[in-house]
Amino acid sequence: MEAARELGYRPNAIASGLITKRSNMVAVLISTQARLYYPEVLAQLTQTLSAQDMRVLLFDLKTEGDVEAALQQVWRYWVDGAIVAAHLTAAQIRAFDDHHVPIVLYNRSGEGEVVSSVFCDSVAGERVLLDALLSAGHRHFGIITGPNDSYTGRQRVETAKLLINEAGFGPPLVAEGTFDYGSGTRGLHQLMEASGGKLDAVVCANDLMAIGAIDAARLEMGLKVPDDLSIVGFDGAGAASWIGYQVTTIQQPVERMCRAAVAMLMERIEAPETASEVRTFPGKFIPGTSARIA
Amino acid sequence: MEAARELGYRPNAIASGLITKRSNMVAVLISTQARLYYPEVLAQLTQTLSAQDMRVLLFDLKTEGDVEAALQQVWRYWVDGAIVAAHLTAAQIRAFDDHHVPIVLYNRSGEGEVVSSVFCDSVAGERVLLDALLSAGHRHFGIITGPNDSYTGRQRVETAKLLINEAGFGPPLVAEGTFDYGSGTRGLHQLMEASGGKLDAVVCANDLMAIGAIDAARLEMGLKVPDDLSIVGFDGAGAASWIGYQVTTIQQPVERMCRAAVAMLMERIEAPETASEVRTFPGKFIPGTSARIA
DNA sequence: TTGAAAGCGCTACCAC
DNA sequence: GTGGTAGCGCTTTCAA
Repeated sequence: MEAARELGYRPNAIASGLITKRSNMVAVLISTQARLYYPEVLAQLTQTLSAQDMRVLLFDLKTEGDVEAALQQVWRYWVDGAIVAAHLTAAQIRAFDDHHVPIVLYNRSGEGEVVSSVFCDSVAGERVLLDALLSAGHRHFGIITGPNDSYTGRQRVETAKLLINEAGFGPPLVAEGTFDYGSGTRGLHQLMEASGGKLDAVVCANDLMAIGAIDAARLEMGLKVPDDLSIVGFDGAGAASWIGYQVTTIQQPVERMCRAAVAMLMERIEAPETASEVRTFPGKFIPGTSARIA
Repeated sequence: MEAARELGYRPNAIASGLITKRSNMVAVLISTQARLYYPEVLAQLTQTLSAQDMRVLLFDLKTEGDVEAALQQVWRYWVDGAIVAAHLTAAQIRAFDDHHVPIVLYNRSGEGEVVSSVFCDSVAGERVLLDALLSAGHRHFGIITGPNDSYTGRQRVETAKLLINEAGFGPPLVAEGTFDYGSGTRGLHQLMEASGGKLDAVVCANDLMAIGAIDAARLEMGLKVPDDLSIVGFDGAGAASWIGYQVTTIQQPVERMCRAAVAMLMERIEAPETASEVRTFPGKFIPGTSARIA
C-alpha cells in the first residue's frame, strides 16, 4: 500500500469494471435541441453524478436516427444506468430493460412503458399562466407550439388549449414552432396574420420562442409588450430574466429535478428490482413583465 | 458468426479495451462557465467524436479544485485522449504526457508547455473590431474584461488596450467582468461612472457581456446604441444575432475548430509521437448594429 | 494478516 | 482457415 501511494498507483477502472460488473459510468442521452434551450440540465446532471462518484458517458442526439446508434454503444459499454432527455420509442425503452440497464427519463414520456422519470409539472404550470392571463381579461389567444416529439411541449399546449376553451374563448390560433428563437418570431407573424391583428395574448411552449415573439412584436410590429400584447413562456431559461425581456414564465427546478433523477437512478443501480417511480416537481411562477397580469 | 448475429451479440467494449489498450473513449473537460457562454462547442465536439466512433467521457468543471479530481478519474479510465476547454496549469498539462494521454486544448493557453491546441485568432479578431471603431471616430474607450483565468479573454483585452494606446486614446477605462450577462450590465455602470458619462465605445471580452451592456445602456441609462454608445463583443454566440441585439462581433468558426481538434487528437492517438501543433482559425467579422461603424 | 489463484470477456497469437 | 491458449489488470475467494 505504501509503495502504491509512493508510485501514485491508481487502479484501472476498466479492468475493475470487468470483474465487478460496475463501470461507474452512466450514459446521458440528450437531444441537441434540448441542450440549446436548456443548457443547465447537462451541467447539473454531470455535477450531481460526479458527486456520486459516477462518470458521464455523453451521447448527443442530433436526429432520431442517432438514437439507435447511441443505444448500440450504450450496450457495448456496460454502463450502470442511463438518464435520457431525448425522445425514445416504447421499444427503445424496453431495450433498456432487456439489457438490464436502469433508466430515468428527464421530462419525457414513457410512451406507455413503465419507467422511472422526473418531470416539471407542465399542466399545473401552464394553468397558473393561463389563470393569470384569463383573470387579467385576455380574450384573443394565440399559441406557439413546440416540436411534435416533445412531450412536455405537447402537454403545455394541450393544457393551454383546454383552459382557453373552458373559459369560452377558444379554440385559439396555433402556430407550430420548434423551440428556437426564430420559430418564435415566425410564429408571432403567423398568428398576427391569422388573427387580423386581433391578438391579446400569446402562449409559447418555451421561453426561447417567447423571447423571439417579444422581439418580433416590439421591433418588427411596433407593438408594446405587455400593453398591446401579452406573451408568456415556460422554463425560466437564463435569457428569460434579462432586463429587456423579463418573460412571464414558469421556472423549472432544474437542480432539484437533476438531483432526483440521479438519486432515483442510483437507487435502481444498487437495487435493480426497485419499482419504477414518477416524480413531478412544481415549477415556480415568475411574474416578469412580458404579460399584462394583476 | 451467424449465431452471434442471430443472438444480437455485441462485444463488451470494456473487456476489449482491456486487451487492446484502446477504450475508444475521449475525455472532454469543459468549464461550466465555458458551457454557458458557448453551448455549441460541447455539442459539436460530441458529434464529431461520435462520427469517429469515439465516445465522450464528460467532465464538467465548476471550480479550479474540480480539475484535480477530474484528472484522477481520467487516468483511471485509460481514455485514449482528451480535449480540454478549461484552464489547466503547466503541471496538469505535463501530467497528460506522463500518463501518455494525448491532449488538445480548445481556446486555452498551454501555459508554456508544448501542447497541441486550436484557437480562434483573438488578436486578429479584436484588431478588426478596433480598426472599425477607431476609423469611425470613437475616442473614449471602455473595456469589460473576462475572468482572469481565461486566456482568450486576456488576449482580446490586451489587444484592445494596445490598439487604443497606439491610436493615442489610451489608456482606456477597464471594468472586470466574468463573461456572464450580469457582469456586462455592472461593467457598463462602472465604466460610465468612472468616465463621467464621456464614453464612446465599449469593448467587451465576449458577446454575453456585450448584451448585458447593451441592455444596461438602453434600458437603465436611456442611451441609444449605437448612436450614443458603441458596444462590441466577441464569439458570435446565439443571442448575439437576435433582432434586438445584433451585436457587432467576431464569430468563432466553432464547427471547423471542433473538427480540427478532433482530427488532431485522433492523429496523436494513432501515432503518439506526432509533434504538437497549434492551429489558429480566423473569426468572421459580423458588422451587426451595436456599434457605429462605416 | 498475507499470499496465491481463478476468472471477468475479450483479442492476439500460434499451432494445426 | 480454425481452434486453442495466454493474458490484459483487476477483485474475490480461499488457503496458509
